[in-house]
Amino acid sequence: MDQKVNYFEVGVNAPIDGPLTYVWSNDIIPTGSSVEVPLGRRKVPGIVLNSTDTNVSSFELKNISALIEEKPVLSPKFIKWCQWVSQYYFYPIGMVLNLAFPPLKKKSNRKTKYQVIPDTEETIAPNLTDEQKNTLAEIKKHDGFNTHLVHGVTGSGKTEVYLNLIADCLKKNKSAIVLVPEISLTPQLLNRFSARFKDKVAIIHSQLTAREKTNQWWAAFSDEKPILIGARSALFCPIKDIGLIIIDEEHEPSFKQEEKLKYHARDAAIVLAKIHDCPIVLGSATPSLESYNQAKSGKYIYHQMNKRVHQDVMPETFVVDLKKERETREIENTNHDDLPFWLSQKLYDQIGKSLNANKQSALFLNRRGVAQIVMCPDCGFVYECPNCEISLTLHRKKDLTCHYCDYSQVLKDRCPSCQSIEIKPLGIGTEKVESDIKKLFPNATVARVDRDKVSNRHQLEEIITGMENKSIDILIGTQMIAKGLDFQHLQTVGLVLADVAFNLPNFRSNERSFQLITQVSGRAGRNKNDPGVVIIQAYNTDHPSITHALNNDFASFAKEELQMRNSVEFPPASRLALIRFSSSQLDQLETSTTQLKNFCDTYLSRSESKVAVRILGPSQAPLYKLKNVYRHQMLILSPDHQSIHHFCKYLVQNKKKIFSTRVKVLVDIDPVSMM
DNA sequence: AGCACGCCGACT
DNA sequence: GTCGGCGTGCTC
Repeated sequence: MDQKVNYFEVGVNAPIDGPLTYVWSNDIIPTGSSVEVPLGRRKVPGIVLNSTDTNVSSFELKNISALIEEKPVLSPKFIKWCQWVSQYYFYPIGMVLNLAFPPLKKKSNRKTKYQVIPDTEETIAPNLTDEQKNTLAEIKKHDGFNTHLVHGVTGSGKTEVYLNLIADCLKKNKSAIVLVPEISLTPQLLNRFSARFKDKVAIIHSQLTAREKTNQWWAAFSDEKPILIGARSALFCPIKDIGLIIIDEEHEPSFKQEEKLKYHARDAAIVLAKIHDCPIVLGSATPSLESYNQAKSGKYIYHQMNKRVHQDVMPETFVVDLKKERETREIENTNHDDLPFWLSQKLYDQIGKSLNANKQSALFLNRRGVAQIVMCPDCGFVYECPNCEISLTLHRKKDLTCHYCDYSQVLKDRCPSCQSIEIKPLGIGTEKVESDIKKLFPNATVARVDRDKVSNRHQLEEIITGMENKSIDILIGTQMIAKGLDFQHLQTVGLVLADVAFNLPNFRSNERSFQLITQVSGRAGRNKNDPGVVIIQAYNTDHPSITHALNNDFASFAKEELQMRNSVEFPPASRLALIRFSSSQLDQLETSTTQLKNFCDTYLSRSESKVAVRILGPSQAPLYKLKNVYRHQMLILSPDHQSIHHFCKYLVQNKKKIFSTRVKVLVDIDPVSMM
């Protein structure tokens, strides 16, 4: 019998950009199959991408070592999407494909220790408001692929719209994916889905154990559970027949992965929906300007929901000028001295009022610890991290820690530089807020939620329960608690320092501030009998992020901010990529920087493409030194993504010529964090 | 990524 | 001598 030789392109799980070609006699292995292939001296898993009957290589090819039967075959649509992800984000195809599989090899029916899907009574759908009905009808009017932006104020009932769309999708015998920010995957949200769609929901997020994740993955993959709810990584579950994708809180920066494969789950989901020719719904009370701009230009379909479902009352909102507050205290020199500098009389009084009425308060501050800086007023000495370009944050009484590496040291009584005893902590963090509040309200039960205090979801669930059963009076936390949580007895919401994010080295800092202020305000007034009170403390009270958020005026904020972005030609007026290169050896980094500059000059001078790129830098990154590694970066801008892609591809191809071996280079397409 | 090779310093 | 540290380079 004739031996027919076939050649297969295989995506291997290794940092190799393209697929590698292997040989397998006799059978045709279908695209999407799992195989084991020799790579150097070892054997690695791979996915068959293509087959040919001619060998174009100039060297001898190796044989595929085995077919892996127990792994499922990936669909052509899913593979097409992975190839897009690989090329768009500059990440090896085999490593993208590897994300499609669960952590454990075999599925199991064994019960896990904790329940992943909450046990709930099945509920029936409530009657929809006119606004919800309209939005639903508008979305359903469009067949096939379309991106819908549902811009709905907090409490307008977006989730109910999602639930109806999912029910519709299930009727068509298709699967639905719901992506939410990791922190929103609380029992509150999951209960709602599982109560409506009993036994049809699978859940994937980073806090599950390998066993739990593997079981949920199989439940979703095998169509046993047609609804998959998860954080961004759930997008990589290779579900076959997708009929609907929902991205809740689409503006959340956490949809962008900041390491390894630096993908944006929202953007990648849109491509996935397009490949499956199904609708994708982006929902937010404060849409990203990227999505809002697309909606305005007609590329996305825009839906607005302006009414709260249960009541029309919005919380009463006040802004307190901390500058004036300080001046008043200095002039009066009265018993205001009892209050810490970060706490206004108004917020203090309001917390007291809520306590007396047996209602709850929540205080938000996006800074951990006791103080950002410990400084000597006599000589100017500041405690700094020896490994990073950053001041040490004070925690507890005397723990100075670096928020970027694991360095820590003990705070001494005297300045290490001039022996002054005047050295003191400056700034404010959640720990300080907590200790001050405990002193001021000794009889109140105070709980703190930040990365130092709450490290896993079980701890977070305890806090949520405490808020629900009123065993907590005052909740203090970072943005961890700023979204998605609805508490019936929460009356007072305080934003301790709204200015915190204004000066971050990021062109989106105004937008982020606006979102945060709006979201935080939305935490109050979730009870129709008690609209609640929101107090925003700030030094720059006339900042547009504050004034527009106060007036609930997204449109005006977006208009001003978009004008600004247009004038500087930054996203969404332009597309953006970030090139970061770093090295522990400063001289090598600097040599590479010079060579990179030359490379860019040459590229720009002979670039024959129709749309040129604009290059900013290279220059020092905002955190110039991290963990003893020096960091430089460069921004690439162009209205046309193809031009950016062309430049980045050319740069990556010439990586070895430009950068010395000791310099690490990474490409971040559509970056969110610029640090 | 993971594995080997090769070049150094340290130690039986 | 040779053990092992890690920097470098390659994988169809």
